[in-house]
Amino acid sequence: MSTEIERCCPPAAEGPDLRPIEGGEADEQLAALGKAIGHPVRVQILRILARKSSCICGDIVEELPLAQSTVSQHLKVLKDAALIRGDVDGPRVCYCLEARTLRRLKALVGGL
Amino acid sequence: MSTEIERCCPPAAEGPDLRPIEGGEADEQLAALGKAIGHPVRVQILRILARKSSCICGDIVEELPLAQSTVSQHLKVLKDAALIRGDVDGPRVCYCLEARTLRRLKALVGGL
DNA sequence: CGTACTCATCGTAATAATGCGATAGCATGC
DNA sequence: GCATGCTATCGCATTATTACGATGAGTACG
Repeated sequence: MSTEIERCCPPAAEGPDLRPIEGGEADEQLAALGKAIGHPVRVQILRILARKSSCICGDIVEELPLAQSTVSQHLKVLKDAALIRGDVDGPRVCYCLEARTLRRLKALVGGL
Repeated sequence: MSTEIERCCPPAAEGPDLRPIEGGEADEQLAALGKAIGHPVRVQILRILARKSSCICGDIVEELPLAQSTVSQHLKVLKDAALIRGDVDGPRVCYCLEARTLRRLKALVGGL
Protein backbone atom coordinates (compact mmCIF):
# COMPACT_ATOMS: atom_id res chain seq x y z
CA MET A 1 0.00 0.00 0.00
CA SER A 2 1.11 3.54 -0.61
CA THR A 3 2.55 5.42 2.29
CA GLU A 4 1.20 8.68 0.90
CA ILE A 5 -2.02 8.46 2.81
CA GLU A 6 -3.05 12.05 2.31
CA ARG A 7 -1.63 15.45 1.75
CA CYS A 8 -3.17 18.42 3.37
CA CYS A 9 -3.35 21.76 1.58
CA PRO A 10 -4.53 20.51 -1.78
CA PRO A 11 -3.86 22.61 -4.89
CA ALA A 12 -7.13 24.42 -4.29
CA ALA A 13 -9.05 24.66 -7.48
CA GLU A 14 -12.78 24.94 -7.10
CA GLY A 15 -15.73 26.44 -8.87
CA PRO A 16 -17.25 29.81 -8.13
CA ASP A 17 -19.17 30.43 -4.95
CA LEU A 18 -22.86 30.60 -5.65
CA ARG A 19 -24.03 31.45 -2.16
CA PRO A 20 -25.68 34.83 -1.73
CA ILE A 21 -23.57 37.67 -0.45
CA GLU A 22 -26.25 39.31 1.66
CA GLY A 23 -29.39 38.41 3.53
CA GLY A 24 -29.95 36.74 6.86
CA GLU A 25 -27.86 33.69 6.06
CA ALA A 26 -24.98 35.78 4.79
CA ASP A 27 -25.15 38.04 7.82
CA GLU A 28 -24.82 35.09 10.13
CA GLN A 29 -21.92 33.70 8.16
CA LEU A 30 -20.10 36.99 8.06
CA ALA A 31 -20.61 37.50 11.77
CA ALA A 32 -19.35 33.99 12.53
CA LEU A 33 -16.27 34.47 10.37
CA GLY A 34 -15.69 37.92 11.80
CA LYS A 35 -15.81 36.54 15.30
CA ALA A 36 -13.36 33.82 14.33
CA ILE A 37 -10.77 36.31 13.11
CA GLY A 38 -11.66 38.64 15.96
CA HIS A 39 -8.62 37.77 18.01
CA PRO A 40 -5.03 38.79 17.27
CA VAL A 41 -3.66 35.35 17.96
CA ARG A 42 -6.04 33.76 15.49
CA VAL A 43 -5.07 36.26 12.82
CA GLN A 44 -1.46 35.41 13.54
CA ILE A 45 -2.20 31.72 13.14
CA LEU A 46 -3.77 32.37 9.76
CA ARG A 47 -0.69 34.33 8.74
CA ILE A 48 1.61 31.54 9.85
CA LEU A 49 -0.36 29.02 7.83
CA ALA A 50 -0.32 31.33 4.84
CA ARG A 51 3.42 31.90 5.10
CA LYS A 52 4.36 28.25 5.23
CA SER A 53 3.09 27.33 1.84
CA SER A 54 3.16 23.79 2.99
CA CYS A 55 0.95 23.01 5.90
CA ILE A 56 2.28 22.82 9.39
CA CYS A 57 1.40 21.10 12.60
CA GLY A 58 2.12 22.12 16.14
CA ASP A 59 5.09 24.28 15.28
CA ILE A 60 2.47 26.95 15.58
CA VAL A 61 2.72 26.55 19.31
CA GLU A 62 6.42 27.32 19.12
CA GLU A 63 5.78 30.55 17.27
CA LEU A 64 3.33 31.84 19.80
CA PRO A 65 3.90 32.90 23.41
CA LEU A 66 0.99 30.82 24.63
CA ALA A 67 0.42 27.50 26.27
CA GLN A 68 -0.19 24.53 24.04
CA SER A 69 -3.72 24.13 25.29
CA THR A 70 -4.53 27.72 24.50
CA VAL A 71 -3.22 27.45 20.97
CA SER A 72 -5.16 24.25 20.50
CA GLN A 73 -8.27 26.09 21.58
CA HIS A 74 -7.72 28.88 19.05
CA LEU A 75 -7.12 26.28 16.38
CA LYS A 76 -10.43 24.73 17.30
CA VAL A 77 -12.21 28.06 16.86
CA LEU A 78 -10.68 28.49 13.43
CA LYS A 79 -11.52 24.92 12.52
CA ASP A 80 -15.10 25.25 13.68
CA ALA A 81 -15.37 28.32 11.48
CA ALA A 82 -13.95 26.22 8.63
CA LEU A 83 -11.15 28.71 8.12
CA ILE A 84 -8.58 25.99 8.58
CA ARG A 85 -8.46 22.26 8.29
CA GLY A 86 -6.56 19.77 10.38
CA ASP A 87 -5.49 16.50 8.85
CA VAL A 88 -4.03 13.85 11.10
CA ASP A 89 -0.60 12.80 9.92
CA GLY A 90 0.69 10.06 12.12
CA PRO A 91 1.20 11.34 15.65
CA ARG A 92 0.85 14.96 14.63
CA VAL A 93 -1.78 17.11 13.01
CA CYS A 94 -1.24 19.07 9.86
CA TYR A 95 -3.17 22.33 9.72
CA CYS A 96 -3.73 24.37 6.65
CA LEU A 97 -5.89 27.16 5.38
CA GLU A 98 -9.27 26.34 3.94
CA ALA A 99 -9.08 28.41 0.81
CA ARG A 100 -12.75 28.07 0.06
CA THR A 101 -13.85 29.66 3.30
CA LEU A 102 -11.24 32.35 2.96
CA ARG A 103 -12.68 33.23 -0.41
CA ARG A 104 -16.12 33.23 1.09
CA LEU A 105 -14.99 35.66 3.76
CA LYS A 106 -13.48 37.98 1.19
CA ALA A 107 -16.65 37.90 -0.85
CA LEU A 108 -18.81 38.69 2.17
CA VAL A 109 -16.59 41.53 3.33
CA GLY A 110 -16.37 42.81 -0.21
CA GLY A 111 -20.15 42.99 -0.29
CA LEU A 112 -20.31 45.47 2.57
CA MET B 1 -26.77 81.69 10.07
CA SER B 2 -27.23 78.67 7.89
CA THR B 3 -29.45 75.91 9.17
CA GLU B 4 -27.37 73.37 7.28
CA ILE B 5 -25.02 72.76 10.11
CA GLU B 6 -23.51 69.61 8.74
CA ARG B 7 -24.33 66.65 6.60
CA CYS B 8 -23.18 63.25 7.60
CA CYS B 9 -22.04 60.73 4.99
CA PRO B 10 -19.78 62.96 2.94
CA PRO B 11 -19.15 62.07 -0.71
CA ALA B 12 -16.24 59.93 0.37
CA ALA B 13 -13.27 60.67 -1.80
CA GLU B 14 -9.92 60.02 -0.25
CA GLY B 15 -6.45 58.97 -1.22
CA PRO B 16 -5.10 55.45 -1.13
CA ASP B 17 -4.45 53.70 2.13
CA LEU B 18 -0.74 53.52 2.81
CA ARG B 19 -0.89 51.49 5.97
CA PRO B 20 0.70 48.05 5.83
CA ILE B 21 -1.54 45.08 5.21
CA GLU B 22 0.30 42.70 7.47
CA GLY B 23 2.46 42.70 10.56
CA GLY B 24 1.66 43.10 14.21
CA GLU B 25 -0.19 46.36 13.76
CA ALA B 26 -2.28 45.02 10.90
CA ASP B 27 -3.07 41.86 12.84
CA GLU B 28 -4.41 43.89 15.72
CA GLN B 29 -6.48 46.05 13.40
CA LEU B 30 -7.92 43.11 11.55
CA ALA B 31 -8.76 41.35 14.79
CA ALA B 32 -10.44 44.48 16.16
CA LEU B 33 -12.48 44.95 13.00
CA GLY B 34 -13.32 41.27 12.88
CA LYS B 35 -14.57 41.39 16.42
CA ALA B 36 -16.67 44.44 15.59
CA ILE B 37 -18.46 42.67 12.75
CA GLY B 38 -18.54 39.47 14.78
CA HIS B 39 -22.17 39.80 15.71
CA PRO B 40 -25.17 39.33 13.40
CA VAL B 41 -26.91 42.43 14.66
CA ARG B 42 -23.90 44.58 13.93
CA VAL B 43 -23.65 43.19 10.43
CA GLN B 44 -27.31 44.00 10.00
CA ILE B 45 -26.71 47.54 11.17
CA LEU B 46 -23.98 47.97 8.60
CA ARG B 47 -26.32 46.69 5.92
CA ILE B 48 -29.05 49.09 6.98
CA LEU B 49 -26.65 52.01 6.82
CA ALA B 50 -25.43 50.85 3.42
CA ARG B 51 -28.96 50.50 2.06
CA LYS B 52 -30.13 53.93 3.07
CA SER B 53 -27.78 55.87 0.93
CA SER B 54 -28.52 58.80 3.11
CA CYS B 55 -27.57 58.36 6.70
CA ILE B 56 -30.09 57.44 9.30
CA CYS B 57 -30.55 57.92 12.99
CA GLY B 58 -32.48 55.84 15.44
CA ASP B 59 -34.74 54.32 12.84
CA ILE B 60 -32.24 51.53 13.18
CA VAL B 61 -33.87 50.66 16.45
CA GLU B 62 -37.19 50.26 14.66
CA GLU B 63 -35.71 47.81 12.21
CA LEU B 64 -34.29 45.58 14.88
CA PRO B 65 -36.05 43.43 17.44
CA LEU B 66 -33.96 44.77 20.27
CA ALA B 67 -34.25 47.34 23.01
CA GLN B 68 -33.02 50.82 22.27
CA SER B 69 -30.25 50.55 24.81
CA THR B 70 -28.97 47.36 23.22
CA VAL B 71 -28.90 48.89 19.77
CA SER B 72 -27.13 51.91 21.15
CA GLN B 73 -24.54 49.60 22.63
CA HIS B 74 -23.95 47.87 19.30
CA LEU B 75 -23.69 51.25 17.63
CA LYS B 76 -21.04 52.16 20.15
CA VAL B 77 -19.04 49.06 19.30
CA LEU B 78 -19.17 49.92 15.63
CA LYS B 79 -18.29 53.52 16.36
CA ASP B 80 -15.34 52.55 18.56
CA ALA B 81 -14.10 50.41 15.70
CA ALA B 82 -14.52 53.44 13.43
CA LEU B 83 -16.76 51.47 11.12
CA ILE B 84 -19.49 54.04 11.49
CA ARG B 85 -19.73 57.66 12.48
CA GLY B 86 -22.42 59.43 14.42
CA ASP B 87 -23.09 63.09 13.84
CA VAL B 88 -25.41 64.91 16.15
CA ASP B 89 -28.25 66.56 14.26
CA GLY B 90 -30.45 68.40 16.67
CA PRO B 91 -32.08 66.03 19.08
CA ARG B 92 -31.20 62.99 17.03
CA VAL B 93 -28.00 61.35 15.87
CA CYS B 94 -27.21 60.60 12.28
CA TYR B 95 -25.18 57.46 11.77
CA CYS B 96 -23.40 56.54 8.60
CA LEU B 97 -20.74 54.20 7.35
CA GLU B 98 -17.14 55.21 7.62
CA ALA B 99 -16.03 54.35 4.13
CA ARG B 100 -12.38 54.69 4.95
CA THR B 101 -12.43 52.01 7.61
CA LEU B 102 -14.57 49.78 5.46
CA ARG B 103 -11.93 49.99 2.75
CA ARG B 104 -9.30 49.25 5.32
CA LEU B 105 -11.16 46.14 6.40
CA LYS B 106 -11.48 44.95 2.84
CA ALA B 107 -7.80 45.50 2.26
CA LEU B 108 -6.84 43.59 5.39
CA VAL B 109 -9.14 40.68 4.63
CA GLY B 110 -7.96 40.69 1.05
CA GLY B 111 -4.42 40.27 2.28
CA LEU B 112 -5.15 37.02 4.02
C1' DC C 1 -39.98 77.42 32.11
C1' DG C 2 -41.72 72.81 31.26
C1' DT C 3 -42.81 69.07 28.30
C1' DA C 4 -41.68 65.86 24.83
C1' DC C 5 -38.53 63.52 22.21
C1' DT C 6 -34.06 61.15 21.05
C1' DC C 7 -30.19 58.91 22.44
C1' DA C 8 -26.33 57.55 25.75
C1' DT C 9 -25.05 55.64 29.95
C1' DC C 10 -25.51 53.04 34.33
C1' DG C 11 -26.49 48.96 36.92
C1' DT C 12 -27.34 44.19 36.70
C1' DA C 13 -27.83 39.35 35.33
C1' DA C 14 -26.78 35.69 32.25
C1' DT C 15 -23.76 33.88 29.05
C1' DA C 16 -19.49 33.47 26.36
C1' DA C 17 -14.58 33.91 25.71
C1' DT C 18 -9.80 33.59 27.27
C1' DG C 19 -5.90 31.37 29.33
C1' DC C 20 -3.74 27.93 32.05
C1' DG C 21 -2.40 23.42 34.20
C1' DA C 22 -3.62 18.80 34.41
C1' DT C 23 -5.10 14.93 32.11
C1' DA C 24 -6.66 11.78 28.55
C1' DG C 25 -6.24 9.85 23.69
C1' DC C 26 -3.46 8.05 20.16
C1' DA C 27 0.18 6.73 17.09
C1' DT C 28 5.08 5.58 17.01
C1' DG C 29 9.39 3.48 18.51
C1' DC C 30 11.97 0.58 21.75
C1' DG D 1 3.79 -4.57 26.14
C1' DC D 2 5.70 0.09 27.69
C1' DA D 3 7.48 4.55 27.28
C1' DT D 4 7.47 8.79 24.46
C1' DG D 5 5.86 12.56 21.90
C1' DC D 6 2.03 15.26 20.02
C1' DT D 7 -2.51 16.99 20.42
C1' DA D 8 -7.22 17.48 22.28
C1' DT D 9 -10.10 18.02 26.08
C1' DC D 10 -11.48 18.97 30.91
C1' DG D 11 -11.87 21.88 34.91
C1' DC D 12 -11.22 26.21 36.72
C1' DA D 13 -10.70 31.27 37.36
C1' DT D 14 -10.89 35.66 35.30
C1' DT D 15 -12.65 38.79 32.24
C1' DA D 16 -15.61 40.32 28.33
C1' DT D 17 -19.94 40.37 25.91
C1' DT D 18 -24.82 40.67 25.50
C1' DA D 19 -29.29 42.20 26.70
C1' DC D 20 -32.53 44.65 29.41
C1' DG D 21 -34.86 48.35 32.20
C1' DA D 22 -34.14 52.60 34.38
C1' DT D 23 -32.12 56.88 34.47
C1' DG D 24 -29.68 60.94 32.72
C1' DA D 25 -28.17 64.41 29.22
C1' DG D 26 -29.36 67.15 25.56
C1' DT D 27 -32.20 69.63 22.10
C1' DA D 28 -36.58 71.42 20.27
C1' DC D 29 -41.23 73.11 20.81
C1' DG D 30 -44.99 75.28 23.00
